[in-house]
Amino acid sequence: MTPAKSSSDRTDDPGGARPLRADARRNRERIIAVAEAVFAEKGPSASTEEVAARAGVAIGTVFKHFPTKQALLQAIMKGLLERLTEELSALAAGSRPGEELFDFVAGVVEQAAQKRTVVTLLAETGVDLQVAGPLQLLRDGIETLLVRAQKAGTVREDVRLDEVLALLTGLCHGALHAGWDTDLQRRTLAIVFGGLRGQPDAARSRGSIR
Amino acid sequence: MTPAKSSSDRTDDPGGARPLRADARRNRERIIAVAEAVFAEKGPSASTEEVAARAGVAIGTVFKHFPTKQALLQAIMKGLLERLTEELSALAAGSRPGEELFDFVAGVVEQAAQKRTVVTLLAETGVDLQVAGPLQLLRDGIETLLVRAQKAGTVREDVRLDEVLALLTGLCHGALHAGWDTDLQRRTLAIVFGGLRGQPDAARSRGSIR
DNA sequence: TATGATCGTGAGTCGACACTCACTTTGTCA
DNA sequence: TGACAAAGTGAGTGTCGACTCACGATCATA
Repeated sequence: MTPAKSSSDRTDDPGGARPLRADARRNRERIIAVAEAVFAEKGPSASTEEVAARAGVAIGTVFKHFPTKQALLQAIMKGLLERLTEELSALAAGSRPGEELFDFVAGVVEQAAQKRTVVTLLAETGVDLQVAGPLQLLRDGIETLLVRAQKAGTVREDVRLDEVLALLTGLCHGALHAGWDTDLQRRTLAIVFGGLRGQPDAARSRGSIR
Repeated sequence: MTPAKSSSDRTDDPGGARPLRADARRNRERIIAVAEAVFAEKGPSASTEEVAARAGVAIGTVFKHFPTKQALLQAIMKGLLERLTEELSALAAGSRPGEELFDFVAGVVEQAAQKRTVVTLLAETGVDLQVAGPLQLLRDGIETLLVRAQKAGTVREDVRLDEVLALLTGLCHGALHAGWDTDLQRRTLAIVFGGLRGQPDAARSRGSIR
């Protein structure tokens, strides 16, 4: 159960070795794209056969590219994380005072409500492996937005990164499983954002939480 | 007013028909108890065989009592909902102004963090069936607390029940999947509770944007 | 205690799915 | 264009888990 010992890994970009044949590269990309759609629809329990079928390849081809279903899921997740990180960079160049963090959270939750991918993958795929790097990058990006928002006075000074991440994952799971409609989603986010903004009227909220 | 009304359900208390043999009743109860523990540990994907083994009965026995794994899950969920509703009633007789709602949410999230049951069942079990009644009762109870909290000025007037439920489920999922420790849990809840309390005017007047 | 209905039993069936491999097809490069 | 390695193929394998059923064990009642 330790596939990660070959000199270079086949499940990702071919570092410095073989350039990957043209048809292979084409198939690999189609498989990832299709798999993302399938898993977004049915969750990670969707069968590899369905992915293969929709991609128009034999199941063996899928397993040639991704030796394990887990590897396929991780490839998708890695792409997703990278996209989110990009989005983060785009927002970082934003105009408004310190609202970028809210925009980002809203965007991710919105996406989570539509696709199972974000949430379920983040939850059910092991995070231990090669996605750790991209995940850290994402975390860093969010932290940047958080600090900026705090400097702008948009978010309470005492809010920490792990709390933001906790809220983010919670909101995503909620949006996914409970199938929030757009309106409910907006209103729920507003409450949470209010909590992030709110003045350290902490006398009440800190003291008497249970 | 007699609550027993369904024509006949085998998976629950036998309303007016057969009294269920002594050994059968004993086994049924042990199975439910054990199943709750097993599913709390491993989630609903745990096998029925494991439940049977830990309960010290043959797998056939489990299926004799609960014709379907789904039925077993629902029986557990029904019990859980009823317990939560009871807890709600207990809180309703509470002393503090309008804090009961917060106490309840904190309690549920706490439980969710420890056991997979609350969350995963609430999410993955179909809610359509015989749990609908208990679920409605729970919802009503939460609404009572919400209204009371609003009358006491503890929660913003414009917060609606579905938002509270959305936050509750989101927080539960977050607590479960991300494995929040007690401290993070407390801090995250504080933020959300702050959002439920805080006047929107104060938060917005600052920048007056958005 | 006898007797019949209710329960319990667990090997077996069925289907789903991840993964393999011997063989064929195709791209690439001399 | 020929030759070979890389890539594709898909029937087959192994496993796991939900659910069944024919039969034996056990409780409740006369």
